[in-house]
Amino acid sequence: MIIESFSKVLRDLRMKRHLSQEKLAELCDLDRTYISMLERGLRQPTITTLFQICSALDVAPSEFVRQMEELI
Amino acid sequence: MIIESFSKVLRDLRMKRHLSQEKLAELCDLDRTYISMLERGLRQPTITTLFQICSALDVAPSEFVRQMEELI
DNA sequence: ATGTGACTTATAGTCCGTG
DNA sequence: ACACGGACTATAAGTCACA
Repeated sequence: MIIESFSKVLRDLRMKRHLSQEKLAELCDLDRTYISMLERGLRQPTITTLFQICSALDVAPSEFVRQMEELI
Repeated sequence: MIIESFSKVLRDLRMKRHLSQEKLAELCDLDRTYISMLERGLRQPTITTLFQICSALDVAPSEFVRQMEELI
């Protein structure tokens, strides 16, 4: 599932960067609880949100999506 | 702008595949008018929709996004 | 530091049409 | 084939209190 793979890659990359959900939320100007929902697969982002998050994670959106593809 | 780059890549790839908006809509099980809105930058897709469209266009989502990055 | 439920507003996405 | 509109339903955006 696409939403599932997104949530896994998100959590994985955030962890690798040793960021809390709170810190990441602050970096990409989103709500802490929204990040939580994304990681639990309860929301799926629009592409704008995807790009925003990738910028905060310092990863190219295309690379993020490439990692998603590996999980599908 | 992210939405703008999405719409450009979408139209570009659809044209290269010689698909009408109607045909593409049918292939990815979306509405004809919605494809039109996406190409005019009036809507932005969720990631699920992005993957759906990429599947119909026979392009990897990561490649689609890579082409978006070139325009930003 | 995070999960969760409930909530409101905005927008994703459909379906009817027109020129 | 496509732009464009109105009206609709489903779901994302964004926030809050509490565990």
